[in-house]
Amino acid sequence: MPELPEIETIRRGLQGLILNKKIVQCCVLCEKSFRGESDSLQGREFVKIDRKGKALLLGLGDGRTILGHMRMTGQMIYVDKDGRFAAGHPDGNFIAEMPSRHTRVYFEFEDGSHLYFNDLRKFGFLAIMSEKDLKNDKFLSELGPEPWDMREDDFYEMLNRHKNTSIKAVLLNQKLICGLGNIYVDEACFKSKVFPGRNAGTLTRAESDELLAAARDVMTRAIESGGSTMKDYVKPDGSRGNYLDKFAQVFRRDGEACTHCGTNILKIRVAGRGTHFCPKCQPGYKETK
DNA sequence: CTAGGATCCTGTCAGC
DNA sequence: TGCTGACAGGATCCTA
Repeated sequence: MPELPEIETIRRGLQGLILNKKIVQCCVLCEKSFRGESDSLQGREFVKIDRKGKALLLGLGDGRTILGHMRMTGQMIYVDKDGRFAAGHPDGNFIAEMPSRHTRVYFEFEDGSHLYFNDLRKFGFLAIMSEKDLKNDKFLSELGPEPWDMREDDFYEMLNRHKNTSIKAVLLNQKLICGLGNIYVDEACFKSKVFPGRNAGTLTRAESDELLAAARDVMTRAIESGGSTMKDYVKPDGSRGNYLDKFAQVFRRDGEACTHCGTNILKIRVAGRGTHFCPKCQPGYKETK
């Protein structure tokens, strides 16, 4: 679930909340969700927070780093006496009592505040890594560039290197380009008017450039609007909002009218994932029965 | 090398 | 109401 914009939102949010606070304790409620010796974190503190694609990197002062990945349903929730900051997979946990039944790990800081790692499906994890672990990590070292760090030439070349693979599969492959997930792939394809089921090699140079620009744009706007955070989830009147409503043109809008041409948005399966698109704005879909 | 499917988990929702 | 299957904002492993 959480894609690059959500992780960046977590990074920015936590940066102003947990840095340089002594960790009193780290409680692991689900063994599967944590790798490393949690007791060794006592007395330590986080000194910096980085992000690489969808991976969160919490730097400890002693050279070690906690690598975090939210996968499908992970979220980070910080609570102190003044309130809370919640970002990641948007659901009822954003406003639930902490720890909740989906809390897998939590940290208590010396000022009495807490940081909770929640993860309904338990696909995500936090892992204590030494400098060497981090350097040798397969997932991190194989990550492709983020859309902003990729030149138009390289993006186009990448598409042609995987010309018989669907656009969707290429954009979801973190080894080729990192940060995009199911939402932003669909949104970027809609914005650039490319049907995600087309083979990568069929894009013209102009379409390739537009697709890259669209990927950058949809994610930039999502970051600027705060990704999926509690502030978007809880509306001013206290009711629950849907942060997708703010910018999603196609994602989970199947059956609704395309904002551009009014045609019904369709949902099909591409590269094993639910895929939303406008059949008129993004031509190329051949119905098979 | 690629593509497709199963898998890890828990929960929700549609359909009967 | 209760059951069943499909599906889910990710990534990996296996097979063909």
